[in-house]
Formats: sequence, C-alpha cells, structure tokens
Amino acid sequence: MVHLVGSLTDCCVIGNRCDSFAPDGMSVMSTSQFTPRVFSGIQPSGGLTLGNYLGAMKRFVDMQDAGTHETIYCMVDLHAITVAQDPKDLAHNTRELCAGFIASGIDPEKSVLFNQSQVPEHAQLGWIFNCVARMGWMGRMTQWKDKAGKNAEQASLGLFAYPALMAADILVYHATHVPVGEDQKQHLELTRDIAAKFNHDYGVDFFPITEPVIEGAATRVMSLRDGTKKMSKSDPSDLSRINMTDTADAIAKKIRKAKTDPEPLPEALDGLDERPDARNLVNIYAALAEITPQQVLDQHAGSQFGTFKPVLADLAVEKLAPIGTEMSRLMEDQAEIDRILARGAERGREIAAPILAKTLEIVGMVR
RNA sequence: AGGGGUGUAGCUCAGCGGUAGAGCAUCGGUUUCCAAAACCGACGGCCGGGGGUUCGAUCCCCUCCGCCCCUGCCA
Repeated sequence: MVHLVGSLTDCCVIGNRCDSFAPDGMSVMSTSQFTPRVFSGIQPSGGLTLGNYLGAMKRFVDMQDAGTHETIYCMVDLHAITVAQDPKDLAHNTRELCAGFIASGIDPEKSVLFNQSQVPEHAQLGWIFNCVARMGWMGRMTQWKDKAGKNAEQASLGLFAYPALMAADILVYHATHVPVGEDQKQHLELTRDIAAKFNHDYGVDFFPITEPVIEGAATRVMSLRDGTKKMSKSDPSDLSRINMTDTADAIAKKIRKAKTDPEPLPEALDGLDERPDARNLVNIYAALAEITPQQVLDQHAGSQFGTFKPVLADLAVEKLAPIGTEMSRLMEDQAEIDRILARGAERGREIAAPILAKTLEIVGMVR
C-alpha cells in the first residue's frame, strides 16, 4: 500500500512535468524520472508448466521480494481472445493462473495482481496506440507472421493489433521495466517505438522508454521428451511437461520417464554441450535447488541417470507439489480469488487512470 | 460474387453402395542403470451439418457450412 501511495504521487508529478517538457522536443528520454516499476502480463491460456514457473513466476516473486521496484502482474485476458477461447475455459484459466501466482509466492498486497479486462484503461490507451502504431510495424512482427501465417485473412484484427495493446498494458502504468523472454523482445521494441513516436508527435516526454529485463540463461526449460524443444503446454505428450497442478506421483513418474542418454553426468558443463536432454535435467535441478548447473555437476558428476533421476524427482516433488496443492486449495474458493482480482484491479486503476487522463488531455480530447 | 478443388482417427491421407483402414503421434509392455532405439500391444472416428434415393450410404443426388486456389466486383 505504501508503494501505491508513493506511485500515485509520482504519477501526478510526471503528468505535471509533462507540460513544461512540451516545448522542448529535444529533451532526453530517460526512465530515471519515472517510478521504478515492473509490469508483466501473462496470457491465461491454461496449463501452467514448470517452464512457466521457473521462467516467469519464480522471477516475478524474486522481483517482488527485492523491493526495488513496484511490481504489477496482470493476466491478459483481452489478449487471450485474439484467438478463439471457450468462455468457461477462459474464466477458469484466469482464476487458475491467479491461484498459480499466489501459490508461487506473489503477495497480492505487495504486488498489484489482477486481470486486464477489469482495468478498462488498458483498452482505452490501446485504442490511442492503434492510432500511433503503423500498419507496417505490425506487419513486420514475427509473431504475427508465425501465428497468422498464410491464413492472415482468417486471423482476427485483434491478433494483428495485439502489440499495440501490449504497449498500452505496459505504458498505462509508465512501467520502466518489463521482463521479457526471447519471443517478446520484438514486441517490447515496438512498445518503445510507440512511446517514442507518441512523445515525438505530441512534443512531450510523457511515456518512458521501457527497458527489458533480460532473463537468465538457465531458465529455459525444455521438453522432457526432447531436450531441443521448449517445454510446452501444447505438446501432444503430457509426459513431455510438468504441470503445476500435477500430483507428486505424476511429477515423479514424468522425471523417471524423461529422455536421457547412456552416459554418466560429466564434471564440467561443456560435457553437456552435445547432450540437450541431460543438460535440461541438470538445469531443472539447478533452478529448483537454486544453485548453479556447475554446482549440480560438482555434487553428481559420475552419477548414472538411474541414480540421478530419483534425486531430481524427490527435489521436484518437494518444491512443486506444495504449490500444486496450494493452487487447488485456492481454486476451491472462487469468490476469494475473484475478490483478490477485483481488489488488484482497483489498485491498478488508481495508477492507470491518471496516466490515461493525462494522455487524453495531451491528445486533445476535451475532458 | 463466379469458376475449380477440398472437408474421413490428434496429424498426413487411403477407401467409394453393404455402417472404415494405413503411416505418424499418443498411451502401456518387453528391453535398458533411468531413458532412447527396436519389438509387441492398446486407445482412438455421429467418415463437416441437414435432407433425399436405396433393403442398405463415408461412397449417389440436393442443400447449407468451413477451408484452399483462380478470376472478377466494391471501396
């Protein structure tokens, strides 16, 4: 709460300062004049995996606990419907993702936690950004080209405009930092382009040029069946992934059946260069134990997988099963989850509303 | 909008009047330090929807819907 009050004050300061910047088109853009604030959005598309946990959730918790930035975490349901969604699944997935956040250690009082559609400022700023972004920029997005492909005629307009809404998600909070994986780097670039163009076109220094927070190398969790492919909720084999909702038995079984090779674990990391499946298990162990992959090898060099796997399975069960249990406990009280989301949205709006209001004023909307 | 093509297992496709098959994928077993590979086995389909012809339709006819390609039209 303290954070929130502080940030509101800062927002107003930023807003006011903006007028004095207006005549000075040359002003150097810097994030230093903005409240340090992390925003991250995750699509509630269902099926939280170990990859999501180690690659995103766990880091979100670390950022929250570091206390150096305000942290805003958002379930982007408006993005989810750029592709067809079953309404019941969408609602369920949103609540389950919320449960996942909390079970993983996100404190809804420390962080701002909500679903996107409950903060209408996202969509409102999104429209303005639709008018800032250029068709050409969007057409160049590799994710658009990948997802729409040759069926672009079939894709929704929303899928095309997606990156502009994402820019709004970030900038409606004047977020200074966004954790990004490889796949989102280009979208963040576009967010920066939109902020810069807006600032330039209106002669203001209103939106920050958001910085990426690059994710660590070891956080890429690969498929348990094919160490060269990313662990994915859409893989046809459920044995290829560990779901956050898996039981202890399921987790143990999946690790036991994970693909490996016949060699023992090496002493040095470069011994894993040509062994993606082995490297993946070592990386997973390291991430779960919160040690480096080299430290894993220090402890287990020479081990065959017949002995390493049970140790890894025990560790995974110890770390993950409680999260899954807590998720299902939370899911039993839907009203409580909805209450948390509503409260998060309220706090989100307290930050976003003044920024949107100032944006509208800059653009020339009569208030 | 007109012409052509197409719609069968999760995917790629075969069948074409007697209520369906292959490969791959998935799952299980044997094997193996655990896995992989190999072998064995299992699961799996209102054959796009509706109507009609027929003793009987995935197969023929009508109609609707979806998708692909070509041509055209509108802005």
